Amino acid sequence: MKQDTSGTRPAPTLEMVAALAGVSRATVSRVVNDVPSVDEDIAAKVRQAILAVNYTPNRAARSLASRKPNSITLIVPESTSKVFADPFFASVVQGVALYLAETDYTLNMVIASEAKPEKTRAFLLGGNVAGALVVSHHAGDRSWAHVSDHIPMVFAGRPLAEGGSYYVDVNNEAAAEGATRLLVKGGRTHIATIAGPQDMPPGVDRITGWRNALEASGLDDSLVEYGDFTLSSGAKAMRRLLERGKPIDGLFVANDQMAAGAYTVLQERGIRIPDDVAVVGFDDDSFATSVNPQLTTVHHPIIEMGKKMAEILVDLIEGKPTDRVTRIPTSLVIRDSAS
Amino acid sequence: MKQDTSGTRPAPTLEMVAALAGVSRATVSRVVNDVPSVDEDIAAKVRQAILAVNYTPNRAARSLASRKPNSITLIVPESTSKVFADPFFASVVQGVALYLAETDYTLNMVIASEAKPEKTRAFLLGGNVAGALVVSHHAGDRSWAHVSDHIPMVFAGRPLAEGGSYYVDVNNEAAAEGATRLLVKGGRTHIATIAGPQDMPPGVDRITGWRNALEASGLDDSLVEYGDFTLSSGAKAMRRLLERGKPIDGLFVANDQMAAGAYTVLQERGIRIPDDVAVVGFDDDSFATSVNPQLTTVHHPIIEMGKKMAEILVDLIEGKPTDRVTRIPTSLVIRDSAS
DNA sequence: GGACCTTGAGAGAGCGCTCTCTTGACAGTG
DNA sequence: CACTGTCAAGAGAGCGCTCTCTCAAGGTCC
Repeated sequence: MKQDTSGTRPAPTLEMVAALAGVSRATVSRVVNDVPSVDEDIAAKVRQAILAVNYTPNRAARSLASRKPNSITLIVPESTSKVFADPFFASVVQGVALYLAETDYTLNMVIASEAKPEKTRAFLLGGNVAGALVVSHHAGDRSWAHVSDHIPMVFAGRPLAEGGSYYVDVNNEAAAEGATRLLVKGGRTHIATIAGPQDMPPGVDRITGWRNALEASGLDDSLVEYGDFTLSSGAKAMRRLLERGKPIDGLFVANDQMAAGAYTVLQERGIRIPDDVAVVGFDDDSFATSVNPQLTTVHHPIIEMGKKMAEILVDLIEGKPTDRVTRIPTSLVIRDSAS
Repeated sequence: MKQDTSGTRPAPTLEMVAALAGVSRATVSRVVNDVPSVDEDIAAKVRQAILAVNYTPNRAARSLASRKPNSITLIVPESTSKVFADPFFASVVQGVALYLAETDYTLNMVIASEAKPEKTRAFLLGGNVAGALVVSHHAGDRSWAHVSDHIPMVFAGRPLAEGGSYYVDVNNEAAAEGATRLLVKGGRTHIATIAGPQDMPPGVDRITGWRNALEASGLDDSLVEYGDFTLSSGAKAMRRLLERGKPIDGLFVANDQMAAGAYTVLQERGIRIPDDVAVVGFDDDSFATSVNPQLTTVHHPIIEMGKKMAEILVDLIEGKPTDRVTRIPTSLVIRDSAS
């Protein structure tokens, strides 16, 4: 284990493999790239030589010669990166990385500095990147419009202002409606919601779903308070909800973290879950199972989203026809807070 | 905003800039790379041409010609990636990305599949990567030994079996000792701990620090229960601690999440924090401020760790002499649960 | 048996850079 | 004034690949 880092002997090249196998460079290249028109005997010999010298193609040379970049960039706006405490980002990355591992693309990451956006832009437009993925809490930021004219881009989540960009999302509205319907089916008639910020698409879509379910059943939809997706904001919203003095027997919360906040308030007042108030959350993150009773919630398949984003981007890069909008199905996870 | 992706005109090259500025390719290259021996008038003309055509160097060509890779890989073992719910990973990435943004290196990420480790290995050793960073919960995995013979590597956290690898860590032991000392100074004499798993370095170092502080003050160090860093394990450990029936007036918990778990148990039994039991946590993550009363804890500068890891790796790549072990200083954040 | 394909492999020209080497201009020296 | 030294800029050879072209060897067909 040592610093011979400098003395490292150079990596084997195509040329070396070719010499060893007694064929031309071109033939080795064909074998490496699975071009069918190679005699199987020769191909076998080449493969053996590749193994013998432990050859790995040089990506830089490949990219240069083929005139196409082989890396995909994941962009995280600086402001989003500050909210890193939420596991969303990490899971998306995981999904993306998992998918790309099976392709020839390499995943690289940049934090887009809001201070000097041109830097990121130059990097993306410099011909070094085959496509980009954007994970932002302010999805669909118009600021990428110019970039997406030049390289394919896929966004995580529906942009607030839909502008024709490709994106992958869950159907927040339908999922929220389903979650609320569970409450209705459970016989709850005074169903409140703690909604998310209305400047984020999930915030608006989830409250819309809640409202749809109530309207369909002719129930009151005035019991709304807003939070900002944080635990403490959930607690505060719950407090405001209770202060209204109206009866509440069901609660749909726009994310699990706020639900956990609501729990603390409910429990400190001796309100039983689910007996007095049945609660349904959204996301199915670690908060859902760390509270007591465990939270019934909508499973948000974030890793799948990452995979799908990567898949779509690769299709786009390779010119395959692709739908602009992809919705990953969600599912309701029934635990103890509502059933 | 459209699919002219294919029809995209090629990116400007050095050659084009040279032609426009009326100099040779070599001179433009010098200007781009800040080689001092260029006449300032000429350099200015070149810079202007660069701006005019909006030139960005092609990284692949650069890497090829200079015979050195310009990307740094962040490796996340698959098993770690499953624990993605914890914000550690995301923050390290953030730190790394922030540092590398100021350099010429590009950050790429791989999830090391445990099923086929050769794939990752081949990628790393194929000459495509200048160095690697490993973020693992089982730090210092021996499996990287072979790789680190060939390319520089830096690990996050002290490896369990120290083997001469470079790593960045906080001084868990000293920090835990300091945290416990706060409790002692506060007049607490029956100080328990909820420790982490003893097969992870932070787990063992933090309990050692706690023990050191107690020994120095001649206090009882038998009040120990173990958790696995999750919220529910913290609650369970707290329960076991209380069941011992011995008095407890101070508590050091090896991470904030377990402390939050301990809170629930303490509070359901009507034990007041900090009046009856003063609590100090570790990490200063989102749990610390989302509990009530807010948690006094050790600030774990994860982003700084990421930055430092990247810095050290770059130094290593560039052959600068570097210390094997780097410890980032921690600080005690006094909030309401102990002071 | 010659014209015409087909098929498989080699030759060789780049891809956009870096970097060594060379050249040319000019100043300083005896 | 020829000679050397210095320094800035150009020439040009690659880096490790891909990919088009070319060519040789064998069919096939009339």
